[in-house]
Amino acid sequence: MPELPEVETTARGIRPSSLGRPIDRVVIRNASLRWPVPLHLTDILPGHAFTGLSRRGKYLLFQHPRGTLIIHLGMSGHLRVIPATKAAEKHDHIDIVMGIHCLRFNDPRRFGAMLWTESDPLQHPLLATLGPEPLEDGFDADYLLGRLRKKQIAIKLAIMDSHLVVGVGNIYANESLFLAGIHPQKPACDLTHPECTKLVDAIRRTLAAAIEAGGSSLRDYVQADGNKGWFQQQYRTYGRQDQPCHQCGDLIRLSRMGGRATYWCPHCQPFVAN
DNA sequence: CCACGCTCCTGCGCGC
DNA sequence: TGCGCGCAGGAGCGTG
Repeated sequence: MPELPEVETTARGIRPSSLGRPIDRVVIRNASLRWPVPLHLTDILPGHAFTGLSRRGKYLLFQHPRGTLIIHLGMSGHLRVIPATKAAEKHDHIDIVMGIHCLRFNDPRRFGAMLWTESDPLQHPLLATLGPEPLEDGFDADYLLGRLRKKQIAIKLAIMDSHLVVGVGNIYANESLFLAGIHPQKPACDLTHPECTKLVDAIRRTLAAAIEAGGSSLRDYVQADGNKGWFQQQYRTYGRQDQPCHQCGDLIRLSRMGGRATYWCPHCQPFVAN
């Protein structure tokens, strides 16, 4: 599902084709996403082109002379630039038509969102309280240690909180903790500075590798250009319960934390108190 | 402030 | 072959 690497991959994939092309019309077939899609987008967007496309966490920000279109792909959303003549298919909820091109939003599960703001998008209530970007300078061992110090919750749940750091969904939380050699159930406040260093490094390497690979793939996820991601073939723990760990041969274990599937290697990620 | 569980939704894989 | 169930999952939101 779209985690940060998928969103970044989408942004890179559609940036060249979605910017600088005057918008002719907006078609909203189904406004019922996570929040209602503002219907007046059909009046506001036409007549101008998107001028920029950036990403904050898993939110895509399309700059427009009149404001900013904020899009979240949820867990099954796709954004693609396709020929405007292509017939709409199931779950094609919104089209933004730009000449012979069309930016099309498809989202079977409708966990996604499309919002509009005419203020600074980074001050939007959904974005203002987000944690630092994992691949930027604000995310380091000192920051992590400071934020974890008072947290009693398990480290896996802590790093999946977008207010602590953005972009670490279930898959990458599992993978990062494996790389860092930290048990997912370890209380967040028990992590040492060296462990925080390892974890920051692991999160960075995991996300960077996934972006490099063009985004992961789970079932129906397809890249902006229609190719499937292949990072999933490199998973070390995710979906590998009862299969041997690539590092030590012990069997990968599966449990549930906060309702999410949690995978770990009992040998490489021992549950040790400090 | 903190921790936790519920909720939105559809498609798929599985067991019977 | 079909049916029903459980699961997948981001993240806001309500509750204690």
